Amino acid sequence: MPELPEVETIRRQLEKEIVGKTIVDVWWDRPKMLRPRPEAFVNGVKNRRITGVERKAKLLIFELSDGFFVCHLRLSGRLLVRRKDDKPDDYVHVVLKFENNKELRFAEARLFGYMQYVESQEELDKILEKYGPEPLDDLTAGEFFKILQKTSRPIKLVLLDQNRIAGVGNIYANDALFLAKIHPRTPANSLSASQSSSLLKAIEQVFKEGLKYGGASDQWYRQVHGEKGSYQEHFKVYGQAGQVCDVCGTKIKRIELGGRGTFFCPQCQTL
DNA sequence: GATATCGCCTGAAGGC
DNA sequence: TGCCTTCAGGCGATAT
Repeated sequence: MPELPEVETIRRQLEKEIVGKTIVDVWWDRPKMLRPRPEAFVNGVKNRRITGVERKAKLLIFELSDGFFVCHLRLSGRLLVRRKDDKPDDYVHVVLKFENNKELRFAEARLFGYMQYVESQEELDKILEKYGPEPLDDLTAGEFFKILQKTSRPIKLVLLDQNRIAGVGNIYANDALFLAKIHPRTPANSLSASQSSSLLKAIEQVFKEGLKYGGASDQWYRQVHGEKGSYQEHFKVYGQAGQVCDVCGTKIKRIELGGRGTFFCPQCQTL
């Protein structure tokens, strides 16, 4: 699933591929994937030039010669840069067509992802204001500790809460908690300043690793030319239930937390 | 206000 | 082989 490193990998590739291109047509077959409505989306983006591709947390922001559109890949979204005559891709539900037969295909197997036309900077700011700070940005150890002090919810769920900290998803939350030797159920406000600081460093470390390997390709995530990332070959605990911990040799456990698969080493990460 | 739960949605995997 | 059930999960809406 695309988290901050995966979305940033896509953003960097898209920046090279589609900035300066004008959207000459839009094809779609799933109304729910185009917001606010398909007609408004098409009217908003058609004949507009893409002037930049930015990112906030897991949200891609496409700057247009007039207005914006944003794209959330949710669980299984892919953005593929292809030529019109390239072989079809599976699960494609939106295609932005450019001049010179180039196109951006939005493939989404589970239909959770969406593209949304955003008319003004004010409207965009409203969308972005709900996101908390990003760990890779300018979040200091002190600010991070303050955020964690505000709630007694399990730390793993706090990391996944985009309103508090933006960009962390299930994979990197599991691996960062392992590196910081913190049990996923630990109440956030019970962490010491030193543990909180270690956790922030661990998040930065797994994000940097994720970026270095071009993201983690589970079943769905692909880069813009269809290639897989390789961070999945470097998972520390995510998806590793039953495998032995690299540090102590204990078997990695899987529990459910907030309805999501949660992986940890019961020896290295005690409550 | 904070927290917990539900529903969206479909492909893949496993059981029979 | 084919059908059925279970699992995966980000996030907004709704309930507690």
